[in-house]
Amino acid sequence: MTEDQAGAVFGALADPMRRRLLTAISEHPSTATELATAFPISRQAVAKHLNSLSEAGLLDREKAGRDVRYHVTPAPLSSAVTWMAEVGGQWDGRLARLAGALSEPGAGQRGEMPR
Amino acid sequence: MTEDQAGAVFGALADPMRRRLLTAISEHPSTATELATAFPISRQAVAKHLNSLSEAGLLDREKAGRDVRYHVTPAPLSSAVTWMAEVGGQWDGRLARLAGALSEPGAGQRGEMPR
DNA sequence: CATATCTGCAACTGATGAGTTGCACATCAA
DNA sequence: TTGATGTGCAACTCATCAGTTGCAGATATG
Repeated sequence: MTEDQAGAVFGALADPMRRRLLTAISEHPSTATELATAFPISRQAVAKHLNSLSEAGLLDREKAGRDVRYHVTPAPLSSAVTWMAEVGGQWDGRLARLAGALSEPGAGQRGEMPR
Repeated sequence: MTEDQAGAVFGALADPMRRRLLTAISEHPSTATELATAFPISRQAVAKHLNSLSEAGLLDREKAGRDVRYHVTPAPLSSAVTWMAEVGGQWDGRLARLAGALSEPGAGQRGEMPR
């Protein structure tokens, strides 16, 4: 079951344009038309990508009037990290520690904003 | 730079069959023909997937006579985890801690620092 | 040497997906 | 109400990729 969610996340993040869109949304929540002006693809192409990211659970829709603003919900990334740690953890000690860190429930008191 | 490697890893892990093959190799290093008998695809299809995984840096070829045995090299997974932590770390405290854990060299008995 | 097995390369098919255009519906503003 | 802007749905093209078959080269075994 974690496998399915991890697969959805990997599939969503496999496309370079989707990664660029996700990065942009992580820096500033945006609508499809806003992103279409910032990227060299049409609004419908952006909408398809946002739909893929939403189906992977990485985006959340916030409807305000006729606008639909998207923001990042990074929780499913944990499933992907867990999968990778299971595959590579027995060889790489750092990945093994990541698996341990993910299983701890603690909320981030360590919130350094990488910006 | 890290972006490219992370993209290659995501692209390689996007395919379910490639994830199954990588899991199998992580449990036991194998050749293409061995994997072709364990999975319902042809040997050439397996070889293509192994080539994709190798180009992402996730597999290493060990030639023994006429056999070519593949084993997992999980180092590039760190790049993917770092990318995800940068995107989602400011909202999810666990991912932020992962980014910190990856930058610490302490537990890596096999891998080296990500450049 | 002769045969069987493993690998690698090339060409082909089918399906999936990214991106487009066009149009209909909904909502804000004048 | 009328016009303008944002969103959603559908159909289409084009490229990429997973998977196949066929064949040639390399290596182990008789």
